[in-house]
Amino acid sequence: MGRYPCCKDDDDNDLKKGPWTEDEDEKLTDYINKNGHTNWKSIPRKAGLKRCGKSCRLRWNNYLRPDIKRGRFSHEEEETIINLHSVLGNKWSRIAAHLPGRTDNEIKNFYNTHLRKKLLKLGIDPKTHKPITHLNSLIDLSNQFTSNSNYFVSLASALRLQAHFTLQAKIQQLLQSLLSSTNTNFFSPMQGSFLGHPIDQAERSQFLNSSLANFTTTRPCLDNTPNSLPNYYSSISNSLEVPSEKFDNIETIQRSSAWALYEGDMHKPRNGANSSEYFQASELNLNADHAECSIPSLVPSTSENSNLDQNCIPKFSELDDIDAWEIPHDDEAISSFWNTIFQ
DNA sequence: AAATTCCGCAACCGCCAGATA
DNA sequence: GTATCTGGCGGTTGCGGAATT
Repeated sequence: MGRYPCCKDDDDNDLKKGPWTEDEDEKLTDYINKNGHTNWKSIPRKAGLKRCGKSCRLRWNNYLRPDIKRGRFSHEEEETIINLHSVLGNKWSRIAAHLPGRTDNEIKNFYNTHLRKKLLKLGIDPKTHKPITHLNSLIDLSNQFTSNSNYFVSLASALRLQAHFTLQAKIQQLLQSLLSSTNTNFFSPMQGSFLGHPIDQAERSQFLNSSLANFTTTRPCLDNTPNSLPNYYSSISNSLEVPSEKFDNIETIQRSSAWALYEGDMHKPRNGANSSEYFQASELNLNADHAECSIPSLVPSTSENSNLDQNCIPKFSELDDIDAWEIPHDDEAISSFWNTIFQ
């Protein structure tokens, strides 16, 4: 025969569940203070409680124990939890062992409700503690950065370069994908044109050889001002908005990406506009109920093509060969297509 | 002001490894 | 050696208060 089962005796039907009352807390505390807790099963009966032994143990360990520290977690405790979680994972009891006065349950709740969100806002996956790589998460991150105070920016100082390069890798990956699949007259460097403008051999060669390779190093650099990163992420991610299931925004992707690639090569747009302004302007134009192209200054002043007649720029109504992108048509395949690009 | 939604947290549930009759 | 319980753990639930509509 083994031991007697817990909470399965004849009184089982009378056992109380739910929140503990002050009276119950007092009875349990009094009993344990006088007798200790060697056998949880017998405690409720001896203490005059209609509770299961397991419930008593939980109540004592998570709430009534005298050495429990209540109140907010300190900054040091937060850091300890995050560091330990990155090593131990969801081993809450082991994490709690390093935080005197804190229970595993309390740490678990705190992590899941506060630290998880905080890590997400920093662009860190709360499970793996690695930078988030899904574009939607990055978009959310950019929104958080844009709307929040400097608090997270200061916390993120060690992480933002990592996130910065992760995002740039995404963009580069996207552009490579676009470059390899595009066959339109909208953006077709392989065929020697950009937005309908011819690109000569030298320019084309320079474009292909350097734009992607240099993209990560020729982007506008982040400085240390608190708003630099939020604005940067906001502008980039907005310009690369993932289209809806129906690809209503496919033009946005095409044009913004084309611009991003071109800008990556040429460093700066004409007229002294910065890249953020350009992305946002482009986005605004594209979201309007436009009938024609409205970003003529994509052609840099340094280019010999800068004097081209703006009327050469194709109208949107002419950009109807989306099929040439080999983009799938059913929802599942569309999802898979973009996941391949963004992950 | 009322209804609804969101959020935090205490408590419960179910599983497992080790203990023990 | 085996059957079964205990204690511990991580995941989940649901209540109550706060925030939002």
